[in-house]
Amino acid sequence: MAVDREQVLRSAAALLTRKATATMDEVARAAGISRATLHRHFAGRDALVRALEELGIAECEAAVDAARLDDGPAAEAVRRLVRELESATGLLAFLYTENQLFEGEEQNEGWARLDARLTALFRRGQESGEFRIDLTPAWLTEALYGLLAAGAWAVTEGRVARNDFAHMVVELLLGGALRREGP
Amino acid sequence: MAVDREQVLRSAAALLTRKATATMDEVARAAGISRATLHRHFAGRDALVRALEELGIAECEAAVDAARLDDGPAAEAVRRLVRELESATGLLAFLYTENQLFEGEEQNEGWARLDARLTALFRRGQESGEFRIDLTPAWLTEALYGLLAAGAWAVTEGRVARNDFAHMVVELLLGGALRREGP
DNA sequence: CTGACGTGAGACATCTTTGTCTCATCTGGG
DNA sequence: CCCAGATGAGACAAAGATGTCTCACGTCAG
Repeated sequence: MAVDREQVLRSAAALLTRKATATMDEVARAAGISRATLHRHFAGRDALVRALEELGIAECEAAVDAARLDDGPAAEAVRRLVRELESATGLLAFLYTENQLFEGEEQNEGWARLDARLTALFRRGQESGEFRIDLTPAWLTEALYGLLAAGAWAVTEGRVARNDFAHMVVELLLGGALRREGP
Repeated sequence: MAVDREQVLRSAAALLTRKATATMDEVARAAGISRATLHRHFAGRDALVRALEELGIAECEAAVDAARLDDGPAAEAVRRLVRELESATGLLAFLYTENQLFEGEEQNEGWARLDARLTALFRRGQESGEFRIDLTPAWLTEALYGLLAAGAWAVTEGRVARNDFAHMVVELLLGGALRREGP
């Protein structure tokens, strides 16, 4: 039976998110295939990570598309975005920590595209008066990634309920820890 | 001349924060010593990471002490805390991503102590009415770690000015991205 | 039925990293 | 000055991961 490339990538992402140093053999076993077959589909560890990166970028872009970032209030767009991104957070958390590994090499342009779209959303919110202007769009974008990763990790560690993930991330990102004075 | 253990640990932290997979040889060269000497001071890679963990915990506990978390408004205590933690964020960011590696093994009890102190601070803020109650203290603690790591990474990548680090982290954590309606 | 195709299992050489050891060199205190 | 202690450089084997290959087996289409 032909191997399901998508399913292999998903189980690899799940394993590598928990243990970033997992060997090719462990990845193969986690996917329920042999190391030889894994190698037939992905030339090496690098190729596997690159494929995961492509998958992660594709999922994020799909989430960004589905969230319709240009529609309605920016805050609502952020809420839709986090909800859409939720299923990709495991993979995203892994790639977020893995990015630092590609030191000298150029990073995938997909990240730049995503950054641009997210940054534009936060800038739109600032220009509409919804978001404060002392936090730069670039930082808000970074913070979103960081909170998604922290949230994913907290969920796997059992410190946050899976159902609360989106609420915890979105509410902290938008509203912060302080109680609102106004209505 | 006897090796300065502290200085070795600091340069190791700086390198490993950028490249988590650096070899012992790279760590040694970064510290300006030979691999043999590095090995005389740290039995192996594990021992090195453990020593970095001890250093990170010690720095965090010192910062927590200096921030006097029990004094005055909880929000002000958080501001002091982030300011005090700023110098340790590089090391903290590395340890934050490295923690996932100690899968089966027990993790250093120092983290549990720190978690307890930070969680207590957020709980105090909730009980005093400063902080909202729909974000759990455990999540706020995780989010603080995540934002510190994201901020440290954003600074090294040049996306955030080093001088803005504490402001960006604290303001997002406490106030969020939305503009305040009230005064 | 039969053959092509993909897979699993394992062998194998290679490469990298690691941990240990030896020896020459340097430095600082007595 | 002289020696003890620490360091640097390099050799070395062991361990682990990787990439490649072969061969047997199962499956599916023709």
